[in-house]
Amino acid sequence: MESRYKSYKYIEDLEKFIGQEVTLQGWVKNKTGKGKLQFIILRDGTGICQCVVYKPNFDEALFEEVKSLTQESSLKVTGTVKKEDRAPGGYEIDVNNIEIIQLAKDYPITPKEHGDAFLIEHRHLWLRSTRQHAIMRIRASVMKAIRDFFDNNGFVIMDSPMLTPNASEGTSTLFETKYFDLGNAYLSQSGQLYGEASAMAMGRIYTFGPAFRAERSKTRKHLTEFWMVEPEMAYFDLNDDMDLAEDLVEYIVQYVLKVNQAELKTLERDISKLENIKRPFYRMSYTEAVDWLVKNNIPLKKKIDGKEVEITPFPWGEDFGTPQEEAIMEQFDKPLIIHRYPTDVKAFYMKPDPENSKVVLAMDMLGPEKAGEIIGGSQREEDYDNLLNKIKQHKLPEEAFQWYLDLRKFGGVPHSGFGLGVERVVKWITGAAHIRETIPFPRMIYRIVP
RNA sequence: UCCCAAGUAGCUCAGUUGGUUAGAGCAUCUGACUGUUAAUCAGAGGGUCGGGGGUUCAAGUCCCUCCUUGGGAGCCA
Repeated sequence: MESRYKSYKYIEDLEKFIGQEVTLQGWVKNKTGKGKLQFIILRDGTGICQCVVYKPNFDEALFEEVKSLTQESSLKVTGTVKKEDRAPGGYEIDVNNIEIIQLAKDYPITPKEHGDAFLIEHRHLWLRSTRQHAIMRIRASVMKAIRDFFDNNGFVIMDSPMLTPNASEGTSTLFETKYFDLGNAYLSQSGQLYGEASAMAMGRIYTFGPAFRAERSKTRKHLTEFWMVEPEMAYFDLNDDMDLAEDLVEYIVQYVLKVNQAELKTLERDISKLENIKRPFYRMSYTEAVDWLVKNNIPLKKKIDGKEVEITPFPWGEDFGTPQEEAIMEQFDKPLIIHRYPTDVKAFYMKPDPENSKVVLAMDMLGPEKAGEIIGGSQREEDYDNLLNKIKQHKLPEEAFQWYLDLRKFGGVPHSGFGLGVERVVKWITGAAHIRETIPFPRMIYRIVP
């Protein structure tokens, strides 16, 4: 016998049922009426559909109940599907029966405007609104595109642990928790080190999951919990790594364009800017980027003794901040990869450039339209002694990295990888104003509810 | 952590140099309406002006303090 759920009908499939009677199950998005004629805008998660209730064709007592329906009340609607250009979505239901499941009372989010704080406090309900719904659908597509891209290109998914015994890059702050009798455990801020071990086993791998950072960042592009995909490839050098990063980003954007036209339209996104996201992207070295900053008189802003000072020309060796990155990106309509950063500003595991030991084989991809940094990656140091020296220089606990050093002791090979921030990419593609709109339940410095 | 801004009805906001009983739109409730789609029209209810302290004959309005929220910086994906 076929499962009952397979007979359920959804708004996204209405075109298949023109002229037929269907039962839709959903919620009242909005209701308008004109006396004997009532219009219910029903949403069921797959779309919206106008349902028309005409009093003379309807049970009188039930019609009074329909008139009192409120926003977000849940109901089952039975009626005949017809094509109707006046209806949002293009289809309409001529209703002959309605079963009210629950009458909502005082739904807080109205069709009118609301403030940021109010909406985020009601995130569990805000997700129902058209705009958030569209962003979540695109997020789902981005995640599917990521998985498809790697799965179809010979990569094996190798999950990294969320609970870890130590920092992967000593500097950032970590969330701490108790772990039985073994002392403290930390929530992972990156799966990379485990990714490297996995790559030595499987060749090409990716790890995909949440990452946690206890940074006190309060900006529109930071979350304390965010999703990151981190491929790691044995025998890939920095150029291979950059090529792969470009292929991935191109694939994600083109996939969303293919399957989310309706959502992009809802969001009023300028599609032409996304259609343009095709390889080749742009590349420049850190040193070339500094030359550009110097030529264009972009200063370094730094705080010295609590006072903000501007330093020109921009000194080689300083890391870029948001002002520098945005200035550079203004000239580009596609992502830009900046590579070969000064050794001192980057992580201990990155491999120095054999042609210039002052820089490491690192790369960051910056998105256009103020998307910011969407990818950070590098070729890793594969030499045992060099890596051990770096761990000592950075004053990291040597014991904690024994297993990581083992990877250089037993068949160490050149290898590379990167991390791509899912929410940053979703923010860029959707044009969302704030990263909190790109994840169902955002975790931020001053908010953990709902 | 640092800098800036804001807290007035369920929501979004207005509220003059301090001065009668603090206002509007939306939402809610009541009524009218056969094509609405942020429906419209008529009526009604709804307030510890973020908390505490102070100045004053008088404070939503001025001062101090605390709390909450938003934006930005640094750090990063």
